Amino acid sequence: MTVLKKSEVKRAALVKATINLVNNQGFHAAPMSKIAKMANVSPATIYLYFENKQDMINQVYKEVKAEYVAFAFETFKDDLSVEDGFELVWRRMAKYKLDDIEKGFFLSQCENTPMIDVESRQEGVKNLAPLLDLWDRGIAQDIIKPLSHHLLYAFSIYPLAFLLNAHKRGDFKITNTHLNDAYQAAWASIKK
Amino acid sequence: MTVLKKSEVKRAALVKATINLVNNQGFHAAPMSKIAKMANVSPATIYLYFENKQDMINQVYKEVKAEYVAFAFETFKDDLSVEDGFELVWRRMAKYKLDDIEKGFFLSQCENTPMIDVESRQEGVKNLAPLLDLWDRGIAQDIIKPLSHHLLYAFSIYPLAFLLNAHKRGDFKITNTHLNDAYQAAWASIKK
DNA sequence: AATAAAAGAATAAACATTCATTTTTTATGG
DNA sequence: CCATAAAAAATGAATGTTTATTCTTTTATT
Repeated sequence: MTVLKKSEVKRAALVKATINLVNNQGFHAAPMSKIAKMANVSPATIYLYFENKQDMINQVYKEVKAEYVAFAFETFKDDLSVEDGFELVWRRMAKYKLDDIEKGFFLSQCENTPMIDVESRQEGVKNLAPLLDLWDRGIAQDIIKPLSHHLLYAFSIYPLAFLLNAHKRGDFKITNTHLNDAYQAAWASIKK
Repeated sequence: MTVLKKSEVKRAALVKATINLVNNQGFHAAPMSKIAKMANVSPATIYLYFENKQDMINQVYKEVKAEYVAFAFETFKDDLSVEDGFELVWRRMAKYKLDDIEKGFFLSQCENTPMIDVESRQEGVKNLAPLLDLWDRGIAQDIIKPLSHHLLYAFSIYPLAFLLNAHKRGDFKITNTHLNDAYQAAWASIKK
C-alpha cells in the first residue's frame, strides 16, 4: 500500500467533497465553507492546494477526466480489431462511471455547463485522442461511418451520461442487460 | 399581431435574460441583480412574477420544455408510419433547438444539473409522453428495438444536446449534412 | 530551532430578498 | 370625453445573510 503524504490525503478529501457537493447541490450551492466542512478541513486550507474556487473546479475536472480516460484505455492494445477495440474502450468507460457513480456523474455535469473554463475543457478533450485515432482507423477500414468525431462521440459515448444521470436520480436502474443493449445501440449508430 | 400586456413583456424579458445568463455564466454566476439589469427591470420587479430564484429557474425550465415539445409535435399526425413520425418529430426537435440556440442550450444544460427541482423536472418529462407512445407503437410493430424508453431517448434524442453545445461553443458547426447524418445515426441506434 | 502545514476568526464584497415610495393603469361619476 | 380616485405595477435603496478569501496564530514536521 502506498503511503500518502498527509497533504495528499487532505487534498484528496477536498476533491472528493467538491465532487459530492457539486453533484448534489450544484456548483452554485457548493460554498467553500461546506466543502471544507465535508472534507474535515479548515476553509483556509483549501487555499494551500488551490488558487481559488474556479481553479479548484478546473483541477478536479481535469484530474477526473484524465483518470477516466486512462482507465478506459488501460487494457487497450493496438492490435485489436476496430470493433473489438471500440467495444473494449466503451465498456471500460461505462465501467469506470458505474463503479464510481459520483465521479461519473460529475463528468456528465461538466459536459454541459459553463462551470469549467474553456482551456480546462479543451485539455480534458485532448485525453480522448486515442479514441479519435481508433475511429479514424475504423473509417479508413470502412467499418465506421465517415462522420465528424463530434457526431461519433455524440451518438456512441455521450448517451452514457444520460443513462448515468437517470441511474443516479433513481429513475432507471442500469442492469447488465441494459448495458449490453446500450453497447449495441452505440455500435449500431456509428458502424457503417 | 397579438398585443401583450405590459407585464407579459417584462416577464418575457426576465425569462430571456435568465436563459442568457445561465447559459453563458452558469446558474451560480447569474445573480438576480444581473438578470434584472439585462431585462431592464428593477430587481424588485422579479418578485412580482416569481417567488424566488429557484421558482424562477423552475418556471423558465418548464415553459421552455413545454414550448419545445409542443413545437416538435405540432405537425405530427397519428396516421404517419412510426418511421416517418419519428423522423418528423426528431427533425422538429432539432429545428427548435437550432432556430433558438439559447433555448436549446438552456434545455441541454438543465438535463444534467441539480439546478432544477425534482418535481419540475418530472413535469418537464411528462411532456414527452407522445414520443414514448410513438416508440411503444414502433416496438409493437417490431420496427423499434424493445428497449426501455430511457435507452431509446439516450441514443436518439439526447445526442442532439451534445451537438448543440459543441455548436454553441463554436467547436463544431451543425450543417445540413451533419443534421442528416445525425438523424441516420439516431434512427440506426433504435431501429430493429 | 527553523520551516511548513493547518487552523479559526476576521474581512470585505456580493447576494437574494424586502420595504417604502413613486409611477402607471384601470375604473368611476360628471 | 374628462377628471380623479382607487388599485396595480414598478422602482431604487436598504437589509441581513452568505460567500470567497485573507490574516494571525497555533500545531506539526524537518
